[in-house]
Amino acid sequence: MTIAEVGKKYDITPDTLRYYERIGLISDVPRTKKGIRDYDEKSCKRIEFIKCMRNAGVEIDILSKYISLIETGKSTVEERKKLLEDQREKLLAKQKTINETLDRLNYKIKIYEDIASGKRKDFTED
Amino acid sequence: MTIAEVGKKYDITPDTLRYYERIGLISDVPRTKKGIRDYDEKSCKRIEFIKCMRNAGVEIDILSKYISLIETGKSTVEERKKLLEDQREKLLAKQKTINETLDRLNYKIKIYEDIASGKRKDFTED
DNA sequence: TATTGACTTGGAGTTTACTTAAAGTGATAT
DNA sequence: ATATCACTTTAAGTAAACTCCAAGTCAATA
Repeated sequence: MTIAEVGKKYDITPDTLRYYERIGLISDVPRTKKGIRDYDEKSCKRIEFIKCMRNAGVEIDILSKYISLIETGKSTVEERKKLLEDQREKLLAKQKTINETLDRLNYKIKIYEDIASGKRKDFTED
Repeated sequence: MTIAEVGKKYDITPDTLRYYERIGLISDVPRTKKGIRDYDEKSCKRIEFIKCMRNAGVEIDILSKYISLIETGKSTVEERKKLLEDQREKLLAKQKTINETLDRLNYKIKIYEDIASGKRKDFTED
């Protein structure tokens, strides 16, 4: 698969894919004899994983660290587990924050609806 | 309340509070005769709201827009409601993404646990 | 044969959201 | 009195994560 095809598949620009490779987030991408990237299944799976984590806001530095642990081998399994658990904690906290903010937005939207429907005339912001 | 006190209360540095004021996110902060900020209840509530939204990842540009709508007056109620609804959509999408990522993390962590407990010997990443 | 299009590289530029620095004022503590 | 502290301003600097640009290679098509 060419860089353009992979980019389309995962909705990542070729520039970003090259950037990820440059900083070591994706390594060992196969090349044709002409030197053109020819992504294989392993690379695609890696990209898909990175895309998923990045979408949720996991930082590039963390992902780089995780990838390097994988590449170091079996001895890092414990450390990898710890890293993922830390990220899970962060995401759970983020989830909580978002839920609180959603409650607040719902409350405010309701007030605006009441105003629109004439159910409420007086209001002060906040 | 001084800038330092407000900063401590909401866990925002005075520098950031001044920055928010500079870009119009917080306006009409009262001052003492000496020209020193003396935050009142209204300012504090505004700051608390901004802090909540920023924590959830709502962009400064959006918040600026919202604040300016409030300051324009009653005629913008409909537009304000629309703006908050848009942000709610974004947060709901973000929540969904985070949930998917959490599922994935849980799956991977479980595999690492199985390896640690000897339940699983063979494994390939991804 | 010439040009079009997809790729290559290295490096510079952009955006968002702060964060820090420099230079100065004024009130309080030693 | 002098120094320390909290504040003031404008402006420059930083970090993260891209994003774009310039210059070049190569294969295919008009």
